Formats: sequence, C-alpha cells, structure tokens
Amino acid sequence: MTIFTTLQEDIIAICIEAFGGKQLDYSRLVVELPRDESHGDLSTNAAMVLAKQIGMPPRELAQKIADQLAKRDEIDKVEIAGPGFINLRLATGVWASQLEAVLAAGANFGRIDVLKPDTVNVEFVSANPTGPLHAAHARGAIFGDVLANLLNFTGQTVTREYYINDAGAQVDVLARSAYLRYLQALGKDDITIAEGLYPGEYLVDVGHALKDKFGDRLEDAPESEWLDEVRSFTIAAMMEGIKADLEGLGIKMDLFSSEHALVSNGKVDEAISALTDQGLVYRGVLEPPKGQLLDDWEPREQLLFKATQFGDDVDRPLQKSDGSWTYFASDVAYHKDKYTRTRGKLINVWGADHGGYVKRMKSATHAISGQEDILDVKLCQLVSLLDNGKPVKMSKRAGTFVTLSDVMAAVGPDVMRFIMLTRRNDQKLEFDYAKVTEKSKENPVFYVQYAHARACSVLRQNPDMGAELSAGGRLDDINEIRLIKHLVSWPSLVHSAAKLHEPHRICFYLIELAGLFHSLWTAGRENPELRFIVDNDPALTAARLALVSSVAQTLKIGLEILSVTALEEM
RNA sequence: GCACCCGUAGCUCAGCUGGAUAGAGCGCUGCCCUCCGAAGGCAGAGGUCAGAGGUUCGAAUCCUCUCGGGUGCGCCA
Repeated sequence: MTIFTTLQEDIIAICIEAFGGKQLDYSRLVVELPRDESHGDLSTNAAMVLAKQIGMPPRELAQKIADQLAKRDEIDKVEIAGPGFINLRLATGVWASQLEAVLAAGANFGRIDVLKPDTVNVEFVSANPTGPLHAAHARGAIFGDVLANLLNFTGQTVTREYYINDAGAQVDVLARSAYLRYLQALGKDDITIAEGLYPGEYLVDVGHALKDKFGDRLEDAPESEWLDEVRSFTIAAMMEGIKADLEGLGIKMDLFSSEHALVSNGKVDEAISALTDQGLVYRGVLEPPKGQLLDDWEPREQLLFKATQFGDDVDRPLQKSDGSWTYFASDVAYHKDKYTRTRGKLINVWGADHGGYVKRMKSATHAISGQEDILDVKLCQLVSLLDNGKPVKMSKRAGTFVTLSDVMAAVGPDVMRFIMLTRRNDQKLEFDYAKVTEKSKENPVFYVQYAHARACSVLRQNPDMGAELSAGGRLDDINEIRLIKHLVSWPSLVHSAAKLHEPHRICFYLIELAGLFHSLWTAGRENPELRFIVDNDPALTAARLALVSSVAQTLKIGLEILSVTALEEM
C-alpha cells in the first residue's frame, strides 16, 4: 500500500460519506506527484473530475474534501489551487516512513499493483527460417521478451510464441539454395548460385551436413525426390541457429508454431469455412490500388474476407490466382488456432514494415473471437547500426548483412537488451557500437548498473546494519525526499507500462532513478553531513541505509524485468 | 490516390493513455576530487510542442484540415 492508493481510497470514502446517494465515476481520479514541487508533495484532481457529476463548483467541492483531508495526521497542510487542484503537504517523516513498505515488499515491490489477471500470448521474432537472425531482429525479440516479463510480473499468465513461416515458395527457394551447397560439398566446383536464390555463406555448412547425412544419394536425383527432405532438413538447421541466437540474448520461447503443420492439418480450410459460416466470406472483384504502378493488373474475381465490416479499408483476398491460400488466409487460421488454444489476449510484435497489415489482422481476430480488442499489435521501427556515427554497411543481396551473433559478440546481452528499449517502439532507433560499449554516463546501461553497484558498495561497508534498517523519520534533505518520491511511484509506473504494453518505460524510470541516486551520492561528497554513513549517529545512518537499500532493491527488480544483470561490482 | 506511424531545445529523445510555469542527456558556458567508487555531480543559456481551427474548467496529449518525413497497398511471407 503506497501513500497514493491510501489517499485515493480516503478521498473516495470522503465522497461516499458526503454524497452517498449518488453513484460516482472515480476512474479518472488520481493522486500524483505534482511536477512543480511548490505545489506540494501530492496533488489530486478529485474535485475537478467529480464536480460535474455532483453538480457543485470544483473549488467548492475541493474545499469540502480538503476540510476532511486536513484532519488526517499524515497531512500537514492542504491547499486549493487553480481550477480546483487539492495540493497536499505531508507531515514530516511520512515520506521516510514509506520506505518501510518498500523494504517489506522486497523483491515483490511493484507487484502489489497488479492488473486483472489474464492469459496473454505474446508472439514475437517469428523471423523467416531462411537464414540467421540479423541485428535488426533483436529489437522485436527483446521488446517481446521484456513485455512478457513485465506482464508476468503483474500477475498475467504469459506464453512466448514463435511462428515459423515454413510454408510457401520461400522455403522451396531455401531448399534449392541448400541443395547447391550440397553439390559443392560433394566436390562440384562449377556451381553458381543463381539470381533469386539465397547466396549467404551460412548455407555452406548446411551443404556439408546434407552430405554427411545423405552421402551422394541425392546428387543425380530429380528435384521432386529431394525437395521435401532437403527442405525440412534445412529449415531445422536454420531454426537451430535461430534458437541459439535467441538463447544468447537470454530469450527462451515457450512454443514454436509451424505454418506448415497448420496448413497440412487442414486448419486453413477449417478457419475459412468457419468465417464462411459467419457470412464473412464472398467472391468478389477488388479495385486496383491507385497511385501505384501495376502493369499486370487485371480485375479478377476471388475469395474475399469482409474486413470492411470490422473497420478495414478494403476487403482482403484469401486466395491467390492459382487457387492456393494467401498468406493472410493462413494467418487467419494461425490466429484462430492461437485464440482457441488460449482464450486470452493476443499480442503480436511486428516490424514496422507490416504496419499495413494490422487492420486486417485485427479485423480477423475480431471476427474470430467476437472481441474487438482481443489483439494488440506492437510495431517496432527500424534499427540503424552505426559505428562511431558512421553507418555499418549492409547488403542483403550479397548476403553480407550484420548478423545478430556478430553484434552480440561485440556488445553482449546486457547492452543489447537495455539499449533496444531506450526508445519507444514506434520511434526509430540508432544503435551505435562505439557509444553503447562506453563506460560513461553517455551509456545508460552502464549508468544504471553503476548506480546499483554503488548502492551495493555502501551496503557492503555496513553488513551489520542490514538486520535493523530503520526507516525513521529523519530523512528530510530535499534530494532524499525526491529519491523517495520516485521510489514510491514505481508501482504505478509498472502498472501503466504493463497496461499500455510499453516496456521502454521501465528503462527510462531506471535511468532517472539512477540519476537521482548519483546526485545524492555526490551531494555527500561535497557536504559530509549528507553522507550515507554518519559517524556517531547510528539512527540516521540506519535510515539512510534503508533508502540506499530501497534504491538497490528497486534497481534490481527493474533490471530483472529487463533481464539485464544487476552488477554488484563493476 | 488511400491507410498506418512519426514531427517536442542546436542534436538525440522522454512526457505516467487531458492537468498547473513542457523535462532529461549530448553539445555550449562556468564550477566541484585530502572525503562511502569523479566510471560521478552542481549551476547557466537554450521552446510558437510542425501549422491552423475545434472539443472543455484545462490540450504536446483527444477530433478535423494543411504541411513535412517514414512504411505499406491482390498472386512475398
């Protein structure tokens, strides 16, 4: 229970007492830290939010609530300001006493404020199994993983899922490319990798592995005889590499789903006929997209899903010209499968280039589940790789893209995970090798880990006091109070980050917490009276160590949500 | 042409899903190590929140339009 929630409940109680007859909507009522400290320790918009409902001028209502609040021991002063803000000044020692609750919550601090428990499926990465992960995949991977951690932390039951696109033409292309490498492994040196195949070196090893497994048995066989075997072998090899890369990032999926399995089990036909039964599928002709050059466009009747009925711009095709299912059709089946399995919320983490796909997928999941907001799609913008300000050259054509494992070898998982979350997901991100490995303030990973290490260093010097940390009322320096306020706002930060599916908020919170702590630390260097350890004053020392301990604990919890190491020494 | 995302200090970005005088880092100017880790900190300058309307007690935040940047638009997955 933080002071925020206590006061909020108090205010609601006051209103029920005074206006018991009326049913009031308290959902917009907040107790928060005012941005400007001159407005007091805490402020609430209660009067402004409730005024209209009650039918009383805001300032008058504010006065009524304020009179009641003023009677509380923990409140020193109440003021009405502006259009009806109620500003509260807390009695000495109230902030400091908040630390007792922080320390009592221990590793569960922030878990207190849980969302309504639910089952959530987070699908992320889902990179095509046609090659190793490249650096840009890391963003979505980490976003999804940390979001899953965060939801877990707030009491949700989470499944991490990877959808393998192991059907369609691209995996045949992969198989043909691997087959050529197989021929090379058998000693044929006049092999050229044709345009349109995958030229990457990573298939050389697969070629050798194919040779080890099949000998020369496939050498002169027609494609129809080797395609299936080579394809499934190669996909398995690619997935093995992808799993190893994810493991290097500290990511463990709960489930890998196969598109191929879905298709061959008839799930697509099943899903489409279910939509047909709902009257959402028809044969029709689409308009060509305007402003785009399509020389080969011919109007054609095809099977369409009534996406417009759910807010999409046009109805979406389910079949290609040859009668086979479109990718959208199998995606409908996949999402139906996911929903049927879990009956919970679905979250998809996609690259921003799939933005045009969101509406139709939400339309489909709406149709499938009957719930409009069952699916949330988070789009991650591009990552550009830099080395000291200069772009790192990448060419997918030549097969020389920067792989995830290359970057990981250079920076390690902690840096990778933290930096990828130092931007909102819908904002482009620059990842500069040189800067993110710097051991300085410019590097936020280091900055936060350093704060934790510093806090641990203080606590290490006083192992004896650990047992009796007292959160007495003597923490009254402005920097100490600021730090406590920030600590106490951690649960509500976690709550909104989880609710909005915005893990980056954790990063920014930790950076700010680290900054406040560094600031206090240095204040102690300049003014000995502000040092954490005060000779001849064990009570004050204990109170300050309680603060340090709370900081260390909260940094650790936050870093654990990010799965970034909370170092005790640097 | 249409849809989605973005536009906040010189630069890179936050802004708790509508709160009060819009914040941080970098860069710039000037400071702080006899002292728990200076791998850090303090202070100053810097803004028409792209622009114009609207909604209301109150807008960077919500709605409409305009401008600028990005992504995408049947038979790639």
